[in-house]
This record gives sequence, structure tokens and C-alpha cells, in this order.
Amino acid sequence: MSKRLSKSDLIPIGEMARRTGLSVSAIRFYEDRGLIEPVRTSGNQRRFLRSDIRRVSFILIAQQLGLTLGEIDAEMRKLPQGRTPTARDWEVISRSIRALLDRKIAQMSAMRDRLDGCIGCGCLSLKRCAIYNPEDKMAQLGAGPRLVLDPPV
Amino acid sequence: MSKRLSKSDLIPIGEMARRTGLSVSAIRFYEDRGLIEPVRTSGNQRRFLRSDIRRVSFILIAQQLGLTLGEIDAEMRKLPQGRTPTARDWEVISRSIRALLDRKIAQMSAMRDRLDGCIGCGCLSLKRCAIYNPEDKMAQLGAGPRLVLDPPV
DNA sequence: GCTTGATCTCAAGTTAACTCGAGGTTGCAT
DNA sequence: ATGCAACCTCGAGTTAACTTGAGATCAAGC
Repeated sequence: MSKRLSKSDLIPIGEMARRTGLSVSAIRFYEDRGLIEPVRTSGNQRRFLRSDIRRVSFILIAQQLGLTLGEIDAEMRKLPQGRTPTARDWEVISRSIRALLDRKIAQMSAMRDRLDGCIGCGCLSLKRCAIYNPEDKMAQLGAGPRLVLDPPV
Repeated sequence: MSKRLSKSDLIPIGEMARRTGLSVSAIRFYEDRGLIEPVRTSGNQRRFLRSDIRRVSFILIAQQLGLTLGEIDAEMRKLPQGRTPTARDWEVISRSIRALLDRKIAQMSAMRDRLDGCIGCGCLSLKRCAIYNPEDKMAQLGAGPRLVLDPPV
């Protein structure tokens, strides 16, 4: 006899929302982004697997770490079957995230140190400022929305 | 006799763009945001003062430091006459920016450290994860666009 | 006086990560 | 069988920091 799917194994979106703390619309949005792929009932309603809760948890944790949904998606697609991460996967991924965080912190620290050297100089010259012009071209931040570090405190 | 305004003291927008490295549209945008206030010719064209170059430089430097235009605007309005910052002003402002940067770095470092404790645990549980749930409610990141630390490398 | 390049305004598009609302359908308990 | 909460889709709105484009006007040299 095969393992039956009990009713409680297929979770509707509202319950997903309650269990993960996300809003219903956010969950739908993640589906649009391709981060989760619920099945559908005959009546076209979403039904999630229990493993999707873990998957969403993973997304939320990674977000707390400052990854964008794009970066998170990339990490997850690196997994063998594109599957919900296991404990082992999580270890691999979290190491790579750590490296990413380290780089970002180093970048900000460098900026702060340059600022220290700048306090009191008052140069305010684009041509000479150590911050604005550290070794020619650090200003690779590109177009579009700029570096946003934090919401206004 | 009064000091005459020589032609070269009133800078048109195109020259501003060349001198600051900004695009013409970005300069207009900054004006819309109230960050700069050029005068107008009889024919309604913008003319900038030399001091506006310093003002724009200041904006660009502060942006490199990770401040939003809103934060920059706030800093500048703190100045005595809402004037283009002098060397002394710059010192005061840069100290306050430094403090801001320090806070942001500390926040990220704390997150990274929590990640370290997490590597290998594989819990992936929203209820128990130290990252997702550090002392109840660190998750004050709010709605709207999330923490974006860096453009994709 | 004419041409040409620089400017002008205003509206709409871009990216990220969602939210909100309208108008319509499903699923489950009674 | 019916009522109603929960679900569905789709389009538009939000914020930040700009860009792009259309259609019109200005400034300056020849």
C-alpha cells in the first residue's frame, strides 16, 4: 500500500501565509518570480507541500542576510535537482553567503576608513577627494537604483 | 564699483554635467528633489553658480558613502543658512555620517556572526533559527523595497 | 535671418520587492 | 443546496534614483 496524501499535506496559500509570516500576496509574488512552484487543485487554487515551508524559510533567512531574490534564486538553482535545500545544502550555501557578506562588509569598512582620512580636510573636490576618487574607478555602482543600505532609522 | 558677474560665473546645465560627471537629466532630477536651486535666464534656462559644483560634489560623495538623497538633503538642511557646505560644515557632517556608517557595519557584522553559528546546523526553521529570529524582533526591515547591499558582482 | 546645438517641460519607463483593489470563482460546512 | 470565507487573476500603485523620448524653445555664430 502506498503512502496516502493526507489532506494536511497539501497546504492552501492562506495557511502558508500564517505559517511563514508572509502575506498572501508576497507568496504569490514569489511564485511569479519562480522561487516556489505550488501544485494546483482542479479549481486552480494553489496547494503547497510541506517542503515548501522550508523552502520559503530559506528564502526569508537569506533575505535577512541581505541577499536579493535574484541572488537567492541563483543559489537555489545551484542545488542538484533545484530541490528544497537540505541541511547539507544549507551548509554549502551559507558558506558562500558568508563570503559574500564578508566582501560587502570589507567594502563598507574601506569606505569608512577613507572617510576618516577625509574628516577635516574639507576639500570637497571631485578631482582630489579620496572618497569620491579612490584609485580612479571604484565608482562602478552603475545606473538604476543606488546603494541602499538601510531604511531611514 | 560692484563685482560684476562675468559670463563664466553662470554655468549652463551641460557644462555642469561635464564638470560633475552627472548626466543632464540627473541634475534636473536633483533640482526637482530640491537639492540644488539654479537661477534662470530670461529664456528659462538654468544657470548654476560655481558653488553649486561644490554642492553637487558633496551630494555625490555622500552618495558614495551610502546615504540616500533624502538623508543627504536632511544633512544639508541642518546647515545654518541651508548653504553650500564649507570645510567646517563638512567636518561636522562627515562625523555624523561616520557614526551612521559605523552603525550599518555593526549591524551587518552581527548578522555575519550569527550566520557563523548557523553554518552546519541546517535547522531551517523559522521558529528556531538564530538568524531569522534573533531575540524576537530584529526583523524591523519593514515593507517596501528591501535591503539592497550591492549590485550583482 | 537662419541654422544648429543646447535647453526646456512633461510623461512614461526602469528595478526591486511587494501591496492593494476590483471583479469573479472555489471549497467546505451546514 | 447554499452561504460565505478563502481563493483566483490582472492591472495599477509604491519608493529610490534616475533615464528616455517627444515636441517645443533658446542662444549664438555666420
